[in-house]
Amino acid sequence: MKHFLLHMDLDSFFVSVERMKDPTLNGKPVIIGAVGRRGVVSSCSYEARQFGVHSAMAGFKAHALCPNGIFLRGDMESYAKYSRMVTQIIAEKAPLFEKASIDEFYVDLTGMDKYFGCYQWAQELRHTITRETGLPISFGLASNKTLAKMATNQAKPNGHLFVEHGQEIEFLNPLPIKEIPSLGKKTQEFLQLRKIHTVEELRGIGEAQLLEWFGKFGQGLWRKVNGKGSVTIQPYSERKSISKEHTFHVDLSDSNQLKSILFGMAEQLAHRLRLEGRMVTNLAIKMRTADFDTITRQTVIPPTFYEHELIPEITTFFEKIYHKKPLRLVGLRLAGFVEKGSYQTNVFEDFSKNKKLYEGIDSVKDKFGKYSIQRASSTPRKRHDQR
DNA sequence: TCTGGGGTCCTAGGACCC
DNA sequence: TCTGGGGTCCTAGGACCC
Repeated sequence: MKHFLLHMDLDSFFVSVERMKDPTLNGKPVIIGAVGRRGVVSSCSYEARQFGVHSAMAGFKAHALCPNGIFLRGDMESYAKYSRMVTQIIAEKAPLFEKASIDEFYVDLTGMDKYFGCYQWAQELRHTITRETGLPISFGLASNKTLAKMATNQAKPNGHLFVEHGQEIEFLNPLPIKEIPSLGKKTQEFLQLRKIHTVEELRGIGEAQLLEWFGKFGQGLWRKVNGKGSVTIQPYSERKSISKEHTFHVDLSDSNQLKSILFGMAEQLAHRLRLEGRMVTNLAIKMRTADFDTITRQTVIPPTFYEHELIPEITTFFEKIYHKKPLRLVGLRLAGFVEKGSYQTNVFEDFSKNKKLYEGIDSVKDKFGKYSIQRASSTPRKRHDQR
């Protein structure tokens, strides 16, 4: 069967949303995220890219390269809102689609080529999205997801590209290896040391060598450089963990202060767990030292979605693992989800005991925002690290 | 004044069980 | 008479993505 996979990607999405809110930003070098002493760029406009700015760049560097850029803090809530608008449009038109990230979608158009041209259908969808939301979006159309995504990246910004069946190798050959999704900085450096720069050169290495170098990952790479890839759309996938982390303005080593930051994170995460009706059995604390060493420690806990049960666990665990080194970051991750019904223990008894209290807390949070109520022991948000 | 925050997946080693 | 071996759970770290 001939597969047709469409990949769509909103162009410098965060910047585009900011421009919808404030059209005077059009045509200017806009940089989202590199605010504060330790910020990094999370998105930037093509005008800013002209100066060499790119996402994940350290803020100070972006400021040095583009001193006249417009630096914005970013507003995830409005980005999420626009993302939902686009999702809604795609959901109305597409038979089967996958939301791959806040600004990326895959649509399976296989079979549709008999009735419409897939390419034409995709162009119409693209125009509908831009007309109804004001956001520019690019797409790639190809015989699998990886190729479609790579095609989108070649088409950006505000463009589209159809890699026809049989043209895969021709499309891939001249591309730099870092254009292959999943081939990141480390692998790129490894391969460049061996004089491998293009996809064609990478294919020339052969399957056996890739397998020897990279194991399972190498097998996947071999498929990709030969124009093969997944055609499976995942309409929905359950999250496997939730987390919060925070980088401080200045390094911290006061363990009470660090604990209370973790408690605040526990409250926010526990609130989310209760909204989703899921309990968690695994707790991980992440610490990043001043010299950028990252340490994570995890432990199994009895299932819970309450901060009053998480906090004592965090307290004992943190006291066991923290060795007084100044930290630039702490984080809390909760994982090992169990559905509310799947535990026989006294979880239910416990649930009814705390039900009233937590229903109160949660409804205030829902009504007045997540920072409206906090334990006295947790650090009020934005106080411990004012920017 | 280098290096955010929210995630996923993979590897590798050790404990433990039968 | 050295140290089977498969399965599962747990932990830590690292690469990668947006």
